[in-house]
Amino acid sequence: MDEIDLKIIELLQQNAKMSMKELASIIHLSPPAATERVRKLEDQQIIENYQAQLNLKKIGRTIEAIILFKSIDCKALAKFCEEHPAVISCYRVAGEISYIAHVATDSVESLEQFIDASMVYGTPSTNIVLSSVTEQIILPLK
Amino acid sequence: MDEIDLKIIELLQQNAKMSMKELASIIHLSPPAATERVRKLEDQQIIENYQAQLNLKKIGRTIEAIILFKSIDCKALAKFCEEHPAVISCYRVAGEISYIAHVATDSVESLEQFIDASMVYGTPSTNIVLSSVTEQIILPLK
DNA sequence: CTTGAAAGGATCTAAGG
DNA sequence: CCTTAGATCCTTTCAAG
Repeated sequence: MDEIDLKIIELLQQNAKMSMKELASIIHLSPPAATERVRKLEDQQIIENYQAQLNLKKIGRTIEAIILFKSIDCKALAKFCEEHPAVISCYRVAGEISYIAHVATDSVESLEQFIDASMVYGTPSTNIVLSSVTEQIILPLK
Repeated sequence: MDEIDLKIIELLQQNAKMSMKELASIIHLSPPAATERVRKLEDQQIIENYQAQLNLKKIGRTIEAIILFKSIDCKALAKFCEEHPAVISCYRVAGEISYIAHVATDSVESLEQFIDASMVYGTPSTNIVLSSVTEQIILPLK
């Protein structure tokens, strides 16, 4: 991975559907050279996937929360979070808190149901998201 | 947004670079019809963007943490998180905690520097990420 | 790595149901 | 809102340097 690869990664994070021709011109390489570099980044799993970024509100997920768990049954909580459709992300962390989950539901009622269901596996502390300072997905490369 | 649009969204979350031909065949429409639907989802900002999903470890971001802030100066903390390259996401939340930030750094030392720098704006409580139960980005559509 | 050409796909456009 | 068919554009591959 050299500087050009870093630049490619940065560009594809901002616009994964950029054409190879355009990408090539930005990094001052020929299209075949750019394509080859992208292919290598994919092969090495440095680029794992390409995804559409959605507007949560516009698909009906109006309530967002970050829930901190002091877990009783770690494995069961992990499984629960993995399978529940409201969970966007869930991390096992070190410290007093065992798990941190980011959830998005279509209503306060659904959130309540999620919390109630999760309480079997741990003690949740729910933080309703008011706004996003930085959206989750673009990773700054500096 | 009908069921076909939901299916399109789900497919593009899993593989944003899927060809319109392939997508069209899965949803049983012709390629122009599929393209038109995707264009509308983009116009409505239901699909906000397309991005490459990166492997944090493989680009040298080996340390991940979720930091909970009890903020002193909210605006300044927000600005700090917005500008700092280690911050993947940052949310303003309701409750005792004011901000929750997800950060990834190349070393424990860099994390320490981030924490020290952030302490001017609030009281951080750092939770080192041990593992991911669910990766942040694919939103289950159920 | 580059250029240029050629083959194969993918996308767009237009006409029509 | 959809389909089909033709035209166009893009990407990829290859050869040669």
